[in-house]
Amino acid sequence: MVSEKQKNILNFINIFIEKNGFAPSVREICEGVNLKSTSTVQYHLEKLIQSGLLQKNYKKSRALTVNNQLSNKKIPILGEIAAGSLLMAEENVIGTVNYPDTDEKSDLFALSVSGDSMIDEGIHEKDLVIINKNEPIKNGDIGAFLINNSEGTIKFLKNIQGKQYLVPANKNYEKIPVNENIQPIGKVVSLIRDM
Amino acid sequence: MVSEKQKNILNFINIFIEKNGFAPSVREICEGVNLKSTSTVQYHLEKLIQSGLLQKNYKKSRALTVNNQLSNKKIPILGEIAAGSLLMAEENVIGTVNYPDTDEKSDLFALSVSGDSMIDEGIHEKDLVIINKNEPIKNGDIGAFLINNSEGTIKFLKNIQGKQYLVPANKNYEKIPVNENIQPIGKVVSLIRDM
DNA sequence: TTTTTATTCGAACAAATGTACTAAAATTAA
DNA sequence: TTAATTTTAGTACATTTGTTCGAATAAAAA
Repeated sequence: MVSEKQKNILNFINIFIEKNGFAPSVREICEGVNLKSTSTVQYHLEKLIQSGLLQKNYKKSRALTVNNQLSNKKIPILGEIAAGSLLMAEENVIGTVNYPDTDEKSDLFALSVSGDSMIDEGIHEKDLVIINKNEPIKNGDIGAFLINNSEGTIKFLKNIQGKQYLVPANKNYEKIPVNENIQPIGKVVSLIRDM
Repeated sequence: MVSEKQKNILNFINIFIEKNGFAPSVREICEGVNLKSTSTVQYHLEKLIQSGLLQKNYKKSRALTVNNQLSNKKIPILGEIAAGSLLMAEENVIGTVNYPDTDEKSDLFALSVSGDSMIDEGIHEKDLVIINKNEPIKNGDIGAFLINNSEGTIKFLKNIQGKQYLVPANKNYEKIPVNENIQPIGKVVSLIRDM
């Protein structure tokens, strides 16, 4: 396990690199995390390396690299989902958004929210929702669905009395029973709103 | 201005950093660009610095940074703002979030939203708001403010009958008149919610 | 041509830096 | 409690690394 001190060190390294453009020396880490001995830092660095959170090039100075699994991906933004068209067809991509992705198995895309059916959940028109096609939509999750192979929508998936419904977060809209015309696309995993 | 050899060196540095995650030492540059003497490399590095293409932290090893403006920045996430403490003090940084920033004049940081005073605007507890300290908060904008030098908060800034107020988006909360105890931090420019 | 400027080399030095080793202190487990 | 584990400190050493200085060479300018 990684101790608090080790997380502390990793965080310091991250911030140092972000600020300076290069990694700190062992002694700079000493000062940064309030440790007196370089060997103590070495000890923790070794632990972090064993945990796979850090990499170092032995014998070389400032040769630390943080395993930021937060590889920043460019996620396609899809526009209106035209009837019959393939969801991920290139002609539907209206832009890209940078998004830090932790899981390489995820298959992400973004949709610009239209309508106010989820307004009570704080999801506004023109918000960008990030959808993971490889994450199943469980009961109570917000997911993206394709209705009648034509219209894309964001709704709660809820199990009510043994039946599944797409439930909006807006009292002015009705819930929709899930049937063969409803096709799940993926779970909504994040929301981005520019103001 | 910059000779072929210097472009060559700059290119080598760029590729080295891309490949290894840290900058090459002077001697590694020597080998990389077929130069026998470290002082020759020093000479070229100095030229590149004068041309503004490179930066170095003198006396420190592998402390080269290439000046190419990245669009994607790591934004510090600040935790609770303790009374009297400096806002950007390093000990308050609890993490970082990747955020695509186009404007180099912007000074961004992120705050985790606490409380529900902006719930009607779709800003939930634990949402991450991105704040630009260099963007003024105009009438009608949502901004971050420091109250009594102790508590950070997100509110609308609104001009009502000639006076300025911090206005929550929740009927259960009262608006707060802006006085000397209210210190603007910056405009809320984006919101990120992970689900 | 001569003069100036740019480039390269070699060697040596001082500082920065990673590493190894031992032991003590603190924490946790038994 | 005792024993085991984790964490910290101190010291010393070997390398890596940046830097400096002088001089030679190459290229460009006058």
